[in-house]
Amino acid sequence: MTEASPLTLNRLSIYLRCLQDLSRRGVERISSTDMADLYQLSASQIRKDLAQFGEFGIRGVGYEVEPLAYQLRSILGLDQAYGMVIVGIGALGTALARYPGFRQGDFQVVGLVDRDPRKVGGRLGRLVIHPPEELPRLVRETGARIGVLTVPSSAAQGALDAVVAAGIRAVLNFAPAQVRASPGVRIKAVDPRIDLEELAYFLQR
Amino acid sequence: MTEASPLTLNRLSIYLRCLQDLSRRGVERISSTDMADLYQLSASQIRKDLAQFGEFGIRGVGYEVEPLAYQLRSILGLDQAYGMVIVGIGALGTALARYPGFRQGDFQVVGLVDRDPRKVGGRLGRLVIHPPEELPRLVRETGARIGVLTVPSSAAQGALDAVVAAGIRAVLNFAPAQVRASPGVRIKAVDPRIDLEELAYFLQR
DNA sequence: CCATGTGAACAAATTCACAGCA
DNA sequence: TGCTGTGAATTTGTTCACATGG
Repeated sequence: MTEASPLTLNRLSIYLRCLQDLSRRGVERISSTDMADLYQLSASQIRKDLAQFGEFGIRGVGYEVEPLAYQLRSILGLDQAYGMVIVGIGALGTALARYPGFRQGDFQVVGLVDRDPRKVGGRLGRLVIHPPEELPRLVRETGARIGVLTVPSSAAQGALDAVVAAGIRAVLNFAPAQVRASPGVRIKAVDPRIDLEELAYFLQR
Repeated sequence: MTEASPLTLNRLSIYLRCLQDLSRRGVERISSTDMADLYQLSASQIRKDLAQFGEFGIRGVGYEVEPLAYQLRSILGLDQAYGMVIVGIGALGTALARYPGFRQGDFQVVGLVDRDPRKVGGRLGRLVIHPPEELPRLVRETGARIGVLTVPSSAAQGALDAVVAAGIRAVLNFAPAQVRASPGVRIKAVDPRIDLEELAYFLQR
């Protein structure tokens, strides 16, 4: 096996969702074709994606829902917990820190950072807002492994450099800025504005 | 020209961002290589992407920043305004309705819908929350062209069907659910959880 | 027998390398 | 001269079709 592509990994996440849904609905086994029909996916792609990581199906039968979900969680590394540090406690950072869908499961906000001295020391739920200087200590003490950048674009590169210097190797970047990643640091950009612009393209005739 | 792929279109959005940044910094002309170096992009890809829509560069020189930005806005359809209806006024819907980065520019929230009778009639800024039955009228009167789904997963398909029935043809789906799109309706899923899971994969050794 | 797992065919996207033009 | 625009080469991703095995 060479190296799983983001495309494949993202589909594994989707398959996992579908399996969780099936499990909730009491389904114990499913074939790739049934799953494809049910969730608008491609059957051969499901099989190819899964086969990349092992033989999880039963020929002539299909896949067992719970065991496969377990395998996918294990492949994706979701059998561990991941602490996240949010950098930039503005409107978006606050919303993310409070948003339950972002706290649930194996991802949990464990640290908050803002460079505005007026915000430092403030609380958000059970967490206190720290100044950037404390990032290394914060990361060390909380064991945070993911950085979440919700700073203005102009501050994005600086914030990235700061979390990387503090030992973070995986970053979710909500700032609409093109940042430079040191090798070994994984960055994912989240940018609904780009999605909106794609929709705009298709809406104009 | 056959049909621009989402991949290409999303890069055009990124190029536009970079050009806006260059413009702010007073740069009037830039070559594909300089732009690639500056923003961690691929020079040949910039040229291929742009060439798909016309000849915007000057051979031996490069691209003029402002005129190219204008062209990109025009290609993406950003010379028009787009009204958005948010369906599902929970934590996320409220945050999006309030989020300035989501209100600015050519995309504007013009309608709010929730099926909870206790929320209907409530205000959020200058907008009132409407019941789903009023979607067709709301869409007609506001001219909204984009639907934003911030409902629970279980309600996503119903909400999609409702906005489509009301005349919406482009949807941004924040619900982590696999929805069925009628042909002619464009759907983009926004799902930071999938990005987090990709990061988790790379973090586990 | 029937759905998985997989090589082979196909399609899409990216990179290369250079012809062509300001 | 130097950078764009572009066909050709390469790489990456998807679909097909069938041999394999529970």
